[in-house]
Amino acid sequence: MEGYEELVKDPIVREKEALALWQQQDTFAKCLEQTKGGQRYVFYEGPPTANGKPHLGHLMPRVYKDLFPRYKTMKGYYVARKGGWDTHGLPVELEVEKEIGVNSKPEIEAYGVERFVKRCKESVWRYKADWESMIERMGFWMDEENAYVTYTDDYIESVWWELAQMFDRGLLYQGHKVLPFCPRCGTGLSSHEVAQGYKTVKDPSISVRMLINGDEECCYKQELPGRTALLTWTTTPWTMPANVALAVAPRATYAEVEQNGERLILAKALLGQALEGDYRVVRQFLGKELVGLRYEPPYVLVDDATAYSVHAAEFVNMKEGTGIVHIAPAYGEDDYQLAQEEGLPFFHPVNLSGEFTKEFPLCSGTSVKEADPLLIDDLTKRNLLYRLVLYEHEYPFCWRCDTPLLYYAMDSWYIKTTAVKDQLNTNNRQINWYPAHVGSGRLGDFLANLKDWALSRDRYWGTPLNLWICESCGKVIAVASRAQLVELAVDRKLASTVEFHRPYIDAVELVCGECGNKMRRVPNVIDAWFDSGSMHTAQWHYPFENTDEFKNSFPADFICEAVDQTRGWFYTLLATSTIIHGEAPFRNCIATGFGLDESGLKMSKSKGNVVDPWELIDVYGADCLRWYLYSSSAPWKSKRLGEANVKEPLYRFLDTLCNTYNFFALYASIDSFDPMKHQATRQQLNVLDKWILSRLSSTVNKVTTGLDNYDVVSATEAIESLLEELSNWYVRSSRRRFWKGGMEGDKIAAYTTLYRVLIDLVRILAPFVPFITEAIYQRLRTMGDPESVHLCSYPDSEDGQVDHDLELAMAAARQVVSLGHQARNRARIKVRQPLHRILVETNLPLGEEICWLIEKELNVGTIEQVPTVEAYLKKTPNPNFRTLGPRLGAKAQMAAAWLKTQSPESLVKAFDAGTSIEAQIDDEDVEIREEDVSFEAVPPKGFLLAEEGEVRLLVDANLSDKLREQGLMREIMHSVQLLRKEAGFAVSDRIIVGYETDRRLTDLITEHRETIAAEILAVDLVSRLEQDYEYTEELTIGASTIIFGLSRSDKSE
RNA sequence: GGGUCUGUAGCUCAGCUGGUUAGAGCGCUCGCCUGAUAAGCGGGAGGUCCCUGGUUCGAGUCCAGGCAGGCCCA
Repeated sequence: MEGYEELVKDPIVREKEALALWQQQDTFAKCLEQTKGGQRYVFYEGPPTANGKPHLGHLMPRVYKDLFPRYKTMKGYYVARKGGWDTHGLPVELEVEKEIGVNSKPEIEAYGVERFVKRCKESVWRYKADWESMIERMGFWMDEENAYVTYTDDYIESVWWELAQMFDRGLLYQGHKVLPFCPRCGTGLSSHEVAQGYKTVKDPSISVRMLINGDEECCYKQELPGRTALLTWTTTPWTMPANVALAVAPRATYAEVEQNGERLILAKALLGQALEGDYRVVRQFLGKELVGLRYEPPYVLVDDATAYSVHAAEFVNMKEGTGIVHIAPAYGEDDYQLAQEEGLPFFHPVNLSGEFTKEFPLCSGTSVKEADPLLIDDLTKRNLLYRLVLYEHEYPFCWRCDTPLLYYAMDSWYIKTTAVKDQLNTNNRQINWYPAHVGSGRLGDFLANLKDWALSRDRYWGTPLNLWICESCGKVIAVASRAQLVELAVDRKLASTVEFHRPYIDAVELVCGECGNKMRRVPNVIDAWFDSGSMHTAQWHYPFENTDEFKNSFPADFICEAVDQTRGWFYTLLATSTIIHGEAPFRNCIATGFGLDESGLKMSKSKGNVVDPWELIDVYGADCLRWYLYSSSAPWKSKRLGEANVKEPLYRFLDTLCNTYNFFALYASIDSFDPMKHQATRQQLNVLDKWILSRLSSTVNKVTTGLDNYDVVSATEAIESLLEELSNWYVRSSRRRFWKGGMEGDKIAAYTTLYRVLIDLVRILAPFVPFITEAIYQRLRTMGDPESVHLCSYPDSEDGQVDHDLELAMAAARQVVSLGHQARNRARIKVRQPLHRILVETNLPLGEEICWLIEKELNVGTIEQVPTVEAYLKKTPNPNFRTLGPRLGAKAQMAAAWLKTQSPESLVKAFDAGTSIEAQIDDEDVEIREEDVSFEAVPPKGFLLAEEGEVRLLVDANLSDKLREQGLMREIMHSVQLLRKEAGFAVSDRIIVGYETDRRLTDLITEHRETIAAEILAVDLVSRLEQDYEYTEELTIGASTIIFGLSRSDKSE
């Protein structure tokens, strides 16, 4: 064996080496190959969009998406990890619009849909290289070669197959619903999209008079001549022209008020906030009395007998406005609903670009927001405007282009998800959510109030909706496959080769099975969320091929994305799978929090606080970033990704691991330790060996249990503890064993143990920090071991033995050492000064070996374990003024003085017997109770007491002359060592030392000349200063002054 | 407005089914060690456990109501 190569501290160097190794040996492929026959552990990749750069926040789910597959692979499972890319949708179109400098659908049409779509297809790969290099550099293993791509014809065909099933089961229907609509993008937005863009804005809110026309059909009677007005309120003045009705809460109280000679009706509860100035309530009545009342709208755009009257509606609230809601069916969901129920007319004075049409000449051609002031002006002139107030509220904006959305009744295709609501809920409950509240709360809440899925989009780049409508008889069919398309096509040749995208697919006409006439495709594409939500099926091009692959990979065992995917991908996967396959498509789901910037704000492109991951990866390395994310807090917590936080594990954790290995490497190389040749028997192991091996086993248990329950943090905590104990206790206390000459039993035991722990630790850690573990493994592995740590099996908790008693005893020992240091610290006695003995009170038997460790660590002669140190302590009674004060008042001080005069023993005895004590104080009998006294344990002179938990320590700090002498010796040696360092000598330099000091020190040094010289590597040590030394310094040691002169000897090694 | 999560030391976070004196790491500070040495170790100081009520012998923990922040949804 040539020895163990040192591991460099620079994470970048060792990570690059590991990457090269994996590439050269094709390690990932070997992992898959090796586990091919194993049980499946199915992971689904939530496809990223490669038309945006990856940023640091993207790593949050990624690290877990890599951890569990790696862990399960080492556990022997076959984990395929097929990659995927989400490629359709509005974001892609918007990028292209920006590139080609257009801003609207007509402009796209003018540019040419084919050219546009081609650019979209290119655009989706814009940052693919960035994604791939980040994925590779972070050590995320993913099968990118076989990644699914949502825009391919195969993928689309599978999606079509799903949609056709839905259609055939009556779950796909055309509706007319009010959608949040972006006039700029020209498309309705799905609920998950709208959610992204709420902002607080100030809009004009107006109260408008609606004059009452007649009261024939209504309970309400006008009592006075002159017209009374219903006061209505809206934050969208532009919807006024579309008014067709008013709504009131039937059971709420309304009031008629008089103000400045006019009469107004509004909800009683809102009088105060809706009215300006003084008013007088004329009378009160319930809302239902107003129902049926006819009024004069500000703009009459429709001639319909049903229009312009008052209706009852449950949605009318008493929190804002006037309690009389203006109804514009085309521009509000509630409004539309009411119009449907009451058979009200429905019309659009606004077109899809958000501009008024000729139907409303006052504002024709004006966009709705610009029309607001015109309308307000007009209403004011006509004395219909009661009040105008700027109103602050949340309003949705387009999440991509920031245009204010309009609620707009549109034709749209829907999936009737409400039909499978119960099943969705049932399936949701089958999933283990991490954290649980994502499933029960966030998604559960959404499912409880489920609405149908608005599927269609009036756009260009997306999976085309596979519905064809007969031009003459109106029959609709959903095409389920290319084969069916060809079969039904007018031009079969075209159908057999056509690309399934607009505009190509638009050219395919079918023959109607009913009437034989032409069928044309509906112009829509579908919500891209349906694409990604179908990956459980479409990634395999199922059912057209890969039937086995599909069956073996459904459902997934594990998925993981950020929590914003709850109503995104998590929901769409669940919805499509529930409809198509009847069950939940995944069993375990981790929803991660977000990446925050240094000040705790969410990282997002729009805020411009996105941290480039490379800034951190290139400095601190992938392992460091990974470990930070795993160990800092639970996956679902948001994390600050500032440099100061992220870099911490490098020094705390990874460097310790590196140091520990390097310690091993240094000595194992010197001694030519060979794990194949040198093997310790169980008998040769000392207490430290047995202990650390036990700790190793219990760590394996904890980590395995943790990971099996998707509890990453407790796994990392267990590992961090093990490493801390390995480095700061096992190695620290074992150093002498490695320094010895030769290669006898104990030394072999130490090497064997440290080797075993290191190599197992590296296997435990491999899924977390794949780079450093590979580097160490490569330096440790022997012939016959797998060629990569990632091809190893995961350490098995069955293999080792856990000795709980030993672990407890060692923990107590460490506590004793800590207490010993504490006591020395308080008494200002350096560790260098040997002490006579320590008495230890603990209920754990420590044993000889462990006591020896403590003696060495604390530099004491003996450790005596005693059942209790009580016998050595003196108890001093302290008065408790809290009880004495209130009871005795001014005599409390005298009672306290009296207490001091009493023997503690007699007090204790009395209290133990349960009696109180009579004291004569100020000529009066006073009762002293147990609660009046607290006892302080005081160690005898020269002893130090330290205690924590169950452990008490009594340190005998009395120094004999001999101990003092030994202390001085250590002091002298220490001083010279320091001087060596100050002088800049190498550790191995031999030196010549001269000194000058008083008689006492001179005698001491002379007496121990040999020992001292050996320790400080001095070839000569004389009690005079003669020549010119390289380094001279005067020091104070104890009560003496000493001048040292140091020079390197020529005979240095 | 509704749902949900979070609020514990200067920073990042643990605190299980309510139970001694609320913990860890980093930072700070004092010190130690010196054959892992541009390493290592120990001690200490830092807390109104967001606030207010309530339940209880006992509340960081349970309940109610606030406040602040995040996310999701209206």
